[in-house]
Order: sequence, then structure tokens, then C-alpha cells
Amino acid sequence: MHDLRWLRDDPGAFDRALARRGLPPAAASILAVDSERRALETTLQERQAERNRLSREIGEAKRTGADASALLARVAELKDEVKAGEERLRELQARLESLLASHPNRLADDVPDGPDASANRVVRVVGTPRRFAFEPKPHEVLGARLGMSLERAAKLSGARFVVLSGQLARLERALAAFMLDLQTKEHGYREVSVPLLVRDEALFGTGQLPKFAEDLFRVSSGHWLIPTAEVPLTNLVAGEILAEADLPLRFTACTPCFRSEAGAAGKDTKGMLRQHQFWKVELVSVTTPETSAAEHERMTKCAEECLKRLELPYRVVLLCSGDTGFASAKTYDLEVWLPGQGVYREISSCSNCTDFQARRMQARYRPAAGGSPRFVHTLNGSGLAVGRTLIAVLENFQEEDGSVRLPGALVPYMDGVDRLEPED
RNA sequence: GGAGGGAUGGCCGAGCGGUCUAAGGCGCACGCCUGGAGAGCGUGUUGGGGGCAACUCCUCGCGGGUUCGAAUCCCGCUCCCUCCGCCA
Repeated sequence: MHDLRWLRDDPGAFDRALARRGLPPAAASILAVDSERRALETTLQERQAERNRLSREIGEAKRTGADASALLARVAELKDEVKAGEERLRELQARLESLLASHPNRLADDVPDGPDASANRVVRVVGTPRRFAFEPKPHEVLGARLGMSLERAAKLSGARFVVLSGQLARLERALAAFMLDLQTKEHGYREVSVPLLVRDEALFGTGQLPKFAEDLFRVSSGHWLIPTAEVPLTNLVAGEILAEADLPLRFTACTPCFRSEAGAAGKDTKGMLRQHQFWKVELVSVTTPETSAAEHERMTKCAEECLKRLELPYRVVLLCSGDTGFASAKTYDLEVWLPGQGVYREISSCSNCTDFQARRMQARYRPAAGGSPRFVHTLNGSGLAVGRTLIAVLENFQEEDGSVRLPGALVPYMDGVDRLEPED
């Protein structure tokens, strides 16, 4: 959702922002609807004022017992005109809102331009990939001997699901608990347990609807399964006017995430890298406009801390214009090193959505200095994707015999177990 | 799922066809008072639009309707509460 006033003041900037995303200009067509709306509103308003005045006079006449028939006749003429005008105004308003809602967020100035992921910029590389004395195996090979079954998952649910059992099920839970503890105890995030089924409005608020319905699962009641806890966590402030003193709000939740990913067919078909269902610890911040950029850096650091403590090598990537998501103004991806694949893979995505989502969900705050409510800024990041973290642990800490040594940070969460052993 | 009751400004709450430009209270802001703070007193305080402006329109959960005129009456929807049913 965009600020109409900004668009009016500088339509060229709006179109340039679209161009950075590889989209055709749209300012002129939006402004055409806007000026039609404003012209109509001005004339309609005169009729409404007239009607209100006459109605007051009728009330006065009735009270004093005077003859009101002349007034009634005049107001009767206005009635249809006002009604038609109101109807037309509603249509224009709806069209305008849907136009404003269908364009992606404006990118931050420091986002590099580029058509796709190839133009993303590596910001920093942290940790050194381990030197293996043997050929490191991919996680699906390691997992097969540790309690991971894609075959059994297929029996239950089809492709792109996984069954983890025994020590791997336990490891998944340990990772989630470790991440939640880190974010709540050390980084000040408030843990929230949220619904996994949400209504249309929530998904509109964060920007998944109406454009990306095909990426989502929908159930027979009409609810949608959340694709990320960003949706319920961010919508927590929908429709509210917060006090500036309450900001920033920082929320975290560990939830399953459900993605139909229709467009991903054929990619990452091996193992559990790309699933219809996976656990993720999500971070969401709600801030003032002045502090969101700093909060974005902070949030990214909070997510990175997980990787550091798990001793996993990673790099931070600033997404380019063509790779940045619909609602985001600026996104850092955290990519973890996967020796089994020999690549860095996304394990977290931290986005500053500025006021884009706040406008869609009418989330505002009252400035401490006084004045009208302003839209908050919203940010979200993974802290981290649990399934992919599990993959990263298996691949980075594997031994030649198929066992996996566990990073020290996880041992307390595993009841002292510091090694996964093949079960065969 | 069934039957009732409800939704009013940042919060609580009155209001049941025109005087609502929404009582009253709380909170908040500013001022007076005070050595300072508190109490007290006074003033202000829903939000969103249009218009160069004067000014004006919309906004009482959301959407329709009735009426010259709707917070108030009618219909639909959403959510909350109570009871019943079902249920981990």
C-alpha cells in the first residue's frame, strides 16, 4: 500500500521506484482515478452540505409547526443525486485502493539494482568452512541413517514432506528451544503463541494477498495456513494506535510454516531443503519510522547470533532490487554454508517493510511529541528456519563414519547428548 | 452447531429518529498554583478526506437499506460475552 500524497507530490519518483523492480509506470493511471475521485468528492460534498442544511431546516419547521412541503420537495431532488454520487465515490475509492495495494514497496536507496539473485551483494562472510579430510555427504544421505525418512513422509503426505524420528526429532525440538531462548532471554523479544490459521485480512495486511494466493494452502473453512509467523505476529498490531513509548515492540514465535510453492517444482527435490511444511522461529519488530533502519541491522544481528553460537559458517547478502520481496524495502538474507551441497543457502531473511504493511493493516502510533498518529514501520526476520538449520548442523558437523558431533550450544538442549550416531 | 445479549473516541461509559458540533469519567498535553512534587483549578484532546481559502464532508464494529434527516429503525456480515450441544 502506498502513500497517495507522496504519489501525487512526485509521480516520477513512484514510477522510478517501479522501474527498479522491473515494472511499467503506473502513476499516471492511478492519478487519473485519484483526480476523478477528488472532483467527484468536491461536488458531492456540496450536495451533502445542502441536504444537511435543508434537513435541519425541516426539523426546525416541524418543531415550530411551519409548512415544510417546499423544503421537502427541494431535498427530494437532491436525494437521488447524492445517492448516486456516494455510490460512484465508493467505486472510485475501492479502485484506487486496489491500485495502491497492487504495487510493491519502494526500495531503500542503498538497495543495489539488478534483475535477479546474481546481482545480490555479499555484505560480510562470517566463519570459515571446515576443511574435510573426506568427501562431505549431503544431509539426505546422512539423515537416512539418523532418523530421517522422506519415503515414509511421501506415504503420508506426498512429495516435499519429511518424517524425523528419534534423535533427529529431538534435535529439531532442541534447535527451536535454543533459538527461542536466545531471542527471548538475550535479545528482548517477547515469545508469542499464535494461530496457524488466519483470515484473508491478515494475509492482506502483510502483503501475501491478493497477489500471492497460489503460494498458500487454504482449508475448507476459508482460513489460510500461515506461510510464516510474520503474518500473525505483524498483524498483532493491525488496526491499533500504539503509544510511542511502547515502541519498539519485538515479538518472536516458533511455528510450522506452510507453503504450496507451486512455482518451485523441480527445484531442490532431494532431501528436506524445500518443504511444504517446516518449523521456523520468526522475529517481528514494530518501530517508529526514524528507528526502523537501525532496528533492521539489530534484527539481522539477532538472527546471525544463532549461527555464530551454532558455529555455522555463513554470509550476509543484501538482496538486489529484482530479488527483494513485494512488501520489503530492504532485505538481508543469511546464507549458511552447506558442505554437502558445496553452496551457501538461505536460512534467514530479514526485511524492513517500512510503512508498507502498516498502511495495509492500519497500524499506527501516537507520537510522544504530539500530533496526528503516524504509521509504524514493521520488520520481520527468521531467527532461524529450523529445518534448514538442522540440515546445516548435519552437513557441517558430520564425521566420516556418518555420525554427527553437535555444537556445544545445543548440548544442554539435548540432555547432554553431544553426538548423533547412525542407527543402522 | 443452537438460543440469547452486546460492539460508541487512547481507555471506561451515557445516548434508543433532528438540539450528537457524542454527556460524564479516566488517561494524556499545556497553563495556573507550589521551594519542588502531588492534590486542586483552568484549557485542550476521535480519526480520515475534500477545498487556494472561507469552509465542508465522512467517521459510533463492517456493508447495505428505510427516512427530508440514522449512533439511534430494518437486513446481511464479522467479532465478543452468556447458556446449551459437541469436543482435546
